[in-house]
Amino acid sequence: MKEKEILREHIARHKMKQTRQREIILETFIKIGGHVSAEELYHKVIKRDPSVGLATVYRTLTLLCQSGIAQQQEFGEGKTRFEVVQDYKHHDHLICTKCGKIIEFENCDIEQQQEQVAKTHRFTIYSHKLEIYGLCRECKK
Amino acid sequence: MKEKEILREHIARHKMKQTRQREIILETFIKIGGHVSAEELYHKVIKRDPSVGLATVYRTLTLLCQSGIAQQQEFGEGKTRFEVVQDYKHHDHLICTKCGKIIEFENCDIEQQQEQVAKTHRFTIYSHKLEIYGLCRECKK
DNA sequence: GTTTTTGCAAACCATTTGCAGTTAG
DNA sequence: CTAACTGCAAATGGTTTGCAAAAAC
Repeated sequence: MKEKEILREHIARHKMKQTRQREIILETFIKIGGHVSAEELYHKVIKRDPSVGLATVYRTLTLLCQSGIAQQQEFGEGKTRFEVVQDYKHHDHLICTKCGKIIEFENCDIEQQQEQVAKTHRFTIYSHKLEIYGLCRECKK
Repeated sequence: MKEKEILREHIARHKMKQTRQREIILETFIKIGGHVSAEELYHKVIKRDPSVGLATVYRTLTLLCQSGIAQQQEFGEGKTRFEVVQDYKHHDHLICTKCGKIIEFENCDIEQQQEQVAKTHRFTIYSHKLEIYGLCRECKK
């Protein structure tokens, strides 16, 4: 798992310490894959190790974002969700406002257009977030 | 101001009441134009009428969203911002992660591509949000 | 051994809510 | 009049923080 390596490196570079909790949280986070809130991740984590605290999950999530493994997302629910960053292929989201389903998609043309926009504004893109809200196939009926 | 008319209609349709506070808050909100947090709007409002409460600002902002005049935005600061909806031309945002500047832009090609994506997923679009993060021209130097 | 990390509980801060008084229709 | 609205203060809920004990190096 390359994420483990990335974290290890980040930890070493910042004279931090490798801990059991961080390892468990990272593994659980990767296994879930996407769109987890801190609370949800916490509940999964304590199934493996009930002694881990919620604060540690928050702190580790922050760490994962700093090291580039995770990324924050806000879908307007009043809480932050976190997602695994997959740098080899970025994806965006179709979000059903009725059932809450989240569909991922990729579209290179959109990314290219973004580059175009950035160029005209002399803006250097680091990342982006595209969310499309509406009704999914089932909820449309 | 067409927003006043929209609100009036929405209020009538839901047997709500036209109040001084709602009028002041709407006017102030429109004047500011974009990317205001509830707290910021509140501070502007109490300059005109110190008796207005923060809770009323929140409640009115909710009302403005329901009537389609305003729209929520979250830029990951831990608080919600609100923006005036301009249905004739939708715009998206370039957000500088260094100085916090927000640049608006429009791009029809991106919108068209989104329609394309939605079609392949049989998804019905109501709205969307595109945020591009990076460095603005000044901060790049 | 020293320094970072942890769990816990308390603190924080944006937002919401209950309520008694006020106001619009 | 009566139902909706308001301001206030208290409650809420996600997230952060201070601290003493525990673990990593």
